[in-house]
Amino acid sequence: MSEEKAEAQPQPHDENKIIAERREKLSKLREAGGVFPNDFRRAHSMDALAREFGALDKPALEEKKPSATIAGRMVLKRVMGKASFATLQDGSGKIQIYVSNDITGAETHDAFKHWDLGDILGVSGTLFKTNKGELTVQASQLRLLTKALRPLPEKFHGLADQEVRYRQRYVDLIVNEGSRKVFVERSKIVQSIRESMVAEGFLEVETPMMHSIPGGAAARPFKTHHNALDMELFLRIAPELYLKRLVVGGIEKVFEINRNFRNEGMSTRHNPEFTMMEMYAAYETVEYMMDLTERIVRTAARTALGTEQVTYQGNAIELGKPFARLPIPEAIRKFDPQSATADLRDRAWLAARLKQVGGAVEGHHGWGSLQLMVFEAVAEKHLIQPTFVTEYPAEVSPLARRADRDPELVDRFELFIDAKEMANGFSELNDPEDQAQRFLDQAQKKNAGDQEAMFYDADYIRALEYGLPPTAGAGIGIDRLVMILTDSPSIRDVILFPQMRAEA
RNA sequence: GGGUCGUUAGCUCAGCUGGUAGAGCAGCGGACUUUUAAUCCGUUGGUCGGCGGUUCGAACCCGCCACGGCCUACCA
Repeated sequence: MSEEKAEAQPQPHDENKIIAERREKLSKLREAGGVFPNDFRRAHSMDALAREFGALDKPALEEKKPSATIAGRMVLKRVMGKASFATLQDGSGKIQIYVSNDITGAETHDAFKHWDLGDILGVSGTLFKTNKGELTVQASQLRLLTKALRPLPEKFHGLADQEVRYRQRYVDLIVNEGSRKVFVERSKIVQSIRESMVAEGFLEVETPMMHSIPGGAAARPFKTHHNALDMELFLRIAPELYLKRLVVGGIEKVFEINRNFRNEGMSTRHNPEFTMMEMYAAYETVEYMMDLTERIVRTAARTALGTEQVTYQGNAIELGKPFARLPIPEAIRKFDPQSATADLRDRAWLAARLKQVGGAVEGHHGWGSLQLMVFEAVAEKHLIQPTFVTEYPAEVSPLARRADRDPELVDRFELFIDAKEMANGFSELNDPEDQAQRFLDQAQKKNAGDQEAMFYDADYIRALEYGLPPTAGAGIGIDRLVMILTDSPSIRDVILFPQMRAEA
């Protein structure tokens, strides 16, 4: 455990009358004994009962009298004197229970009347259907398993406050079915991606999260410190350089699904920690990576959602058809008529155009950086349907292999869906001397004030000097893909516990 | 980081031109043996995000601060 002495935690100061009443109820239960029991065993989930018996009609159930033993949180309660109904919710769904003086007993029923919404109950009894045809457990045994001290949000409107939904995800998950659905789908998407990768012959690995030299992306890192080693460490901004070391080592198809950390601004598309899948395949090229990326995304949609057509915030997204491919210069000319006849490698022209469209030009920007920024300013927002953007300048791609036809370019793509960057991949730079030179260029950019420029990683150069086979790699932003596939407007909607400021 | 909108009971929300705080749900008490957002009767509950200012008087006007939403910037 922690070496630091734990400070006394402040008591929550949001007590109120409802909580006080529930504490009083709990106190009385304690006196009677047996609170928070752990000897109840459930036999059925809500959805299993619905699947097995939901289709039977009232007389059939009355003849069969199936027994049921369930447990769940009470989310609705209707007391009617000598009998009551309540709705219990477990991880699989909801079911109604019926509590009565006749069957359950007056003493238990009277106790039940003082139990609260949010309490967790264990019930055993017999299944029947009400006059309205609702499958219901008629309780013969009824126990309070967990007393809830805090009241649930309003039963009809649920929890609407975004801030509370993010800070107290447990409450959001209890009352908002849509939120539960998003995270179930997220899990299915990740599972699908993992299965796709394994089926394609890739080996899943875990590489360090703490790096002494942060590399593999252009981003500002979080810093931390190892006490015993007395060394500065960085939370990783990408696993790329470690995964390629593994390809050097002979793991020819390798992938990792894990967290990256970037110390940058937050938005509806950025969380400081986010999940990325990176993959590398020896003896393949960027073309293979585009095809593979497309298969992964399409398969994830089909297996997790059952469809290759999704709607994202009102935009129909077609994932079933081949994804478009669009070189950067073509994209700029297509969406910015003023660029139609311009020389898109003319630094002065690009700088002027960038300023016109609201960009900021700095001294260390070459034509490649400027061209990319013009693309981002004029074209990116139009890329709603899945589109592989290609022909990236070498200047902005310090880890990518130069294109054979033009050494100023690299064999690289980014995948855009709904104008969001979803994936980034390229034929990997495996020339150790070119890589060393590009690291030196990055170091110069860092000296010139580019805080996101990369560090020189001497061990990575050493690894390349042992020989990285011709290799292609790509990374897929899992959170953003989940956003698209679950129609979630904010990355915070697809991360269980998104980063928040300290509570006010 | 910048802009903008918001913060009122446990929850969802009203609250007019500044006149001293409201509803529904939840809770508490009562009635009710097929309800289902149960219903009916009664009822408790508020530092109006915080601090300061203007005013005879502030939930409301002004300033600062905190937290959040959206847009924007950097990035994935």
